[in-house]
Amino acid sequence: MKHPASLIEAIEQVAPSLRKAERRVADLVLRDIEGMTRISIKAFAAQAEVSEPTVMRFTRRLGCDGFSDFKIRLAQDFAVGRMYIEAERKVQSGDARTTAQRVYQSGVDALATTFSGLDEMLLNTAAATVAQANRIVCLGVGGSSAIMAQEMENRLFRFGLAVSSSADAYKQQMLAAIAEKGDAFLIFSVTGKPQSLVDAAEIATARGASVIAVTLPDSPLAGRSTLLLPLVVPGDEVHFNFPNRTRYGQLLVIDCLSAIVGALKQPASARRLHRIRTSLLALHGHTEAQPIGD
Amino acid sequence: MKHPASLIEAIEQVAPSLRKAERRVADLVLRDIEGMTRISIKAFAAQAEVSEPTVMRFTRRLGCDGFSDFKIRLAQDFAVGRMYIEAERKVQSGDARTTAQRVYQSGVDALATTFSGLDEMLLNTAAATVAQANRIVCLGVGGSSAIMAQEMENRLFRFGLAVSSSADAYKQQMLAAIAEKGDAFLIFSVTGKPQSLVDAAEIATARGASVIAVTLPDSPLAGRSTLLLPLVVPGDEVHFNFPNRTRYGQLLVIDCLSAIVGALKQPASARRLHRIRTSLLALHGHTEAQPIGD
DNA sequence: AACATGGCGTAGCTTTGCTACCTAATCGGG
DNA sequence: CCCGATTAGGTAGCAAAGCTACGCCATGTT
Repeated sequence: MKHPASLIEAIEQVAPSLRKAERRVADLVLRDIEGMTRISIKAFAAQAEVSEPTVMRFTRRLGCDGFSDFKIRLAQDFAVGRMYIEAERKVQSGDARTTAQRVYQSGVDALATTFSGLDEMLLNTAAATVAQANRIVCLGVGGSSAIMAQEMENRLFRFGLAVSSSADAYKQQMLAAIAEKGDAFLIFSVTGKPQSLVDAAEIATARGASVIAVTLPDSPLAGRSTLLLPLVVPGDEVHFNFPNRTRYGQLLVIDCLSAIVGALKQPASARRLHRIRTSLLALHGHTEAQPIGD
Repeated sequence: MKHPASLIEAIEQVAPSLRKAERRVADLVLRDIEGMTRISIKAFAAQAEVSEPTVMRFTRRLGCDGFSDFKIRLAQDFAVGRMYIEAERKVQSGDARTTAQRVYQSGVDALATTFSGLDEMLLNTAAATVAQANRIVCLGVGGSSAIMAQEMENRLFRFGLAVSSSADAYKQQMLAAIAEKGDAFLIFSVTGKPQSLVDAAEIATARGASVIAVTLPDSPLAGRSTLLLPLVVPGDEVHFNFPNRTRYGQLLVIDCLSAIVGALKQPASARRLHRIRTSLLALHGHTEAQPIGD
């Protein structure tokens, strides 16, 4: 059983498998989450045209202790979600705060959210998988995630790993098609929906490769991966023209992964970096030291 | 009387003006906010060694409808604050800091440092220059900065701007060589030293283009630009194998720039985004809605 | 068609949250 | 310094909320 990030998601997840009575309960909850936080079980049962025990059973099914507990948790989920919505609203109606302040706040929020959602064990497992892989493939599509895949490649190649990245849907299928046991796929997606990534994950998994997905839990991509690094930054799907704060979260995950992989590869990676540096120096032979990477 | 942002703040604010009984209530609440969300008024009153009505009066004083309402609101406040507190707690728990904690802290620090070094006026000027430019060229080399240049391109093209990016040293020279007045160059470099960027900046400037450099002040590149957005994240040069935290700073600058440019381009950019979306949908014609960008 | 299974509701019990009312402390003025 | 007024705090009782045990009815099975 997967672990949904929030109660609301959990409800959406179980809703299809419910009988009519409980289904009505679920529908009513989702229709007015805020209203839920004030109502009593009796009034709510009446409104949903079911009996109180049905509501009780519904809450139990979601892992709550009872109706009170359900109300509290729902209220908390709602409050967290609202915070982001408010933040977005403020951002749009550019009020007193400067753009820089708002963007900064978004970034800090995204980092905090992502960090508090990180599971050190999962990260270590993922890093170990990557460090031991024969080949590593980083995938992403659609601007942001494609660039993050590149960034991941950029980090990993410094450790002497056989890594490549692609944002090309067709090449992604090809890469998946030649995957073998011992290969690792690192797939980045904010939504977890792009078809080419879902397909690639499915093919690669079927061929025995490790598929590590950095994406939204319960998404199609998440379901096709062998290891999921969940990435949820709420309230980000709506605005296409405003900076996608999830990027900070992705960057955090990438940093963590590459740091751990780097540690696993020590001290070999240090030597390799030195070689890269000297080779770069030899190449353009400037008297002034050129930076390694930038 | 200020309007406290949260119930918790409100409690801290009124606490001094309370009599002993209610003071005990306030203290107990602040000591264990999470515990509050589960406990009953009876149990809580006993724990605080006061009577139930005292607790009731306390909640009323804070503008709540009663104990239930108080519990809900407190739970919501707690949920919002928890993610920050979790992050802080994880980070502060001293010596046993994990890699993820260090990376997170680095990111937050980098954002804070960059933000405090931002000059809103410079940002606005830069954004205006970009928004009005005939052509925009984003440049960067060496992994990280190259990817950031791409990211900048990715943001700007959505606003319907004529933007391109390159990480190819020779192409950079060529792009600079055909620069004209009215063109804008956005050049990213952590060190400000890469020769191809310095050269490109010099050529483009000489040809009358605007050259906006996001880089280290007093560096060769900074000296050749017409507008410098200084980016300093101290203590980053040392570890080659450890994530380069300056990236968070670069991302922040990119976000700010694109946010301001987007605002300048409203509402045309919204329409354009809609077009991108519909064209994408037409392209792969999936029944399931595919995300725009990812 | 008889039986078993599980979904749902009825009825009743316990606890909770709340109010009305009472007592004890505090304070100011004669 | 004492007495009334005022306010802090507690007691007791009650309506409603949350919860549980049990039983009926609609499915599906043999």
